[in-house]
Amino acid sequence: MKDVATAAGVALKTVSRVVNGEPGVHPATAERVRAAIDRLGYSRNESARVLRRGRTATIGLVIEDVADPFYAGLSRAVEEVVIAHDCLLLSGSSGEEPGRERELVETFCARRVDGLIIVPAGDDHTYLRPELEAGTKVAFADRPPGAGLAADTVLADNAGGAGQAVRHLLEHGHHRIAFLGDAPGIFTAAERHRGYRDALGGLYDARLVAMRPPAPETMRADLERMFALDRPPTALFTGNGRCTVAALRALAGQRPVALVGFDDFELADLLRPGVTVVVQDPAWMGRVAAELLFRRLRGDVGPPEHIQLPVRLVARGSGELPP
Amino acid sequence: MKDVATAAGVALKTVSRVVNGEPGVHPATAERVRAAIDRLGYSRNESARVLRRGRTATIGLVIEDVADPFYAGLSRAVEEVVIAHDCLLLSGSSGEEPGRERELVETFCARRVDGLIIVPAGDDHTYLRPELEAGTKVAFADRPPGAGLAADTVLADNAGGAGQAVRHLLEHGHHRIAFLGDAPGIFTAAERHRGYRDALGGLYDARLVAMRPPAPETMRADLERMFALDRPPTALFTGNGRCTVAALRALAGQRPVALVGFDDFELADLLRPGVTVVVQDPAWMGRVAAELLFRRLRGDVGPPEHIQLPVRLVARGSGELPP
DNA sequence: ATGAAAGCGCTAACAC
DNA sequence: GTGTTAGCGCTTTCAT
Repeated sequence: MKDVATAAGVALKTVSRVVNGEPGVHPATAERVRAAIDRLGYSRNESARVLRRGRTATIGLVIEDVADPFYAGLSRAVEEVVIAHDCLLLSGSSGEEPGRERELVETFCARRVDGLIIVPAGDDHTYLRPELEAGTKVAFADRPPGAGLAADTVLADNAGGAGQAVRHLLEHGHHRIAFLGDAPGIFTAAERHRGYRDALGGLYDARLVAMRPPAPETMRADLERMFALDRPPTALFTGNGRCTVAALRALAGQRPVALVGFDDFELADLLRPGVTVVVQDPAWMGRVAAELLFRRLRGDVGPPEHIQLPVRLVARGSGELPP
Repeated sequence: MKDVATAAGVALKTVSRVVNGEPGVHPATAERVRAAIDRLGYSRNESARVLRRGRTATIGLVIEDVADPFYAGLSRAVEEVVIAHDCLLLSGSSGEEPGRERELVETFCARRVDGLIIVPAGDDHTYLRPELEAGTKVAFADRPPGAGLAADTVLADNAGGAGQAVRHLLEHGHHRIAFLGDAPGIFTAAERHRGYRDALGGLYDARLVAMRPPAPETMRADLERMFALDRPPTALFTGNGRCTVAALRALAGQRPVALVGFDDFELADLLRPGVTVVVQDPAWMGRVAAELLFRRLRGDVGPPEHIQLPVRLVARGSGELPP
């Protein structure tokens, strides 16, 4: 900036004014400055700017895994909102590890992000307290923060969606409905299990429940165990996209079994039968979380918002198979 | 840092030493400083550090769209390498728009990223010249930079993979093989078309070629046009994952037609017939590009590297259907 | 309409 | 083993 000022024969401050589009510079002077900028290939040093102003115009996003389609969709939506607000997005994947989540958050905070959007892996967020007090805004998506922290949160109607799935299968004549969900420590998995259990009422049977990270072998083992029961399941409810895919793969080649999955996935309609799913909208969730965050950054105070997004069942065939 | 120094009864520089793990601080002093840090909830201001040191420990990644599984996989791999080097990742999606690509790159450069990994949308990268001269390192992935710019580049064997696909179909008795590819302006689409044409030789027929962004309606129209020809295609070669999915959707419910697609996708093995594809590895590409970049950041000079990653055909049924 | 000076929080260079 | 000083490039405040 000093070099530009020298080259244009003006003071540093005038260059600053031009670069920032501040008023009060003579058009001719401004033109001279702009020429010098082009000639020297100058571009403003954002670090210095941030240091001086205190605001970074950067948002941090912590998700589980960008390579998971659900979070990829959420990321893209967040990115769009962030860009629309002339900010930049730092993002990282926690891989479902609380330690990694905290590391990412702390790194982002050290970079003085203005706000954070977190899909938590852990359930203790007291470590965020100092940051919140320092003015960093935080919004949670997909899963709520751990106890003792109040912050804007956007969740899907997990229990309600699970209830819809179960009732749909009940209506199609099933009484033995298995639940194949992710690890019970994951909020969404627990909520969907709750919705499943509540909808089943007296039909609930713990032997028809398996909850752990979906892997081909364990999924196959769980299904074999359940099908070997006296009264085996006639229908399956899978707890998220990865579980659904794992189950479909484990069942491939066998006689089709009634199935409803939580989360839509590409090609669900092209399989035979088409896969009936409870659909949630990751982009919507991302957009809402980001908008919530920017509202706070704009100075909105008031109690934390808790938004629940509706989900809906899309029937494609697999959920309508008879027992 | 000043406050911490006061609280610990030491000089600023000593705090700096402790924070940065520099040697030459008495363990007892260091402990006192750490206690003060915890008590005050201090965390180093990275902007100031960057301003002073000149290095940001940040890498910028420009891709087409995080929500596309191919780029999501690439992103995740890049992220892992970046983290392993104690750096952070800024990322953005260009949405196949050259203007947006340039905007993102310039924003990243204003933030003084140490290096950039770019999946280019445009074909003119002369705008990068000043940045390169300023010392920013750049690596290209999936597509090469525009003419006149020499930089490390990682590409898949697009033409070779297309050749494999076509020869596979020829070996299964097909002589009329259509190509359904993305817009010809996209490097990978053009290369795959070239490989297709070369492998077909005298059998090449321009009426069996359609190249444009895959959309349900246009895909259906293209297929209808081709199937209405005197000598309609008996097999299809689709130019990328999105084209394959669009074609499968357009053909759903009809008699299965022989098909080989470029790019693998989730569930390709669960469709009936399984979808034969030419597989490339997005994570590998991301990892190689990132490693190349960090090698440059470590000071490696020497001529730009051009790496071509192999692809391989995975037969699953659809590519083995007879004419 | 333009400029001079102070200082954001840190690290590098050099004392002691 | 510890402290002092200068200055990274910018914005803010206040003068002119």
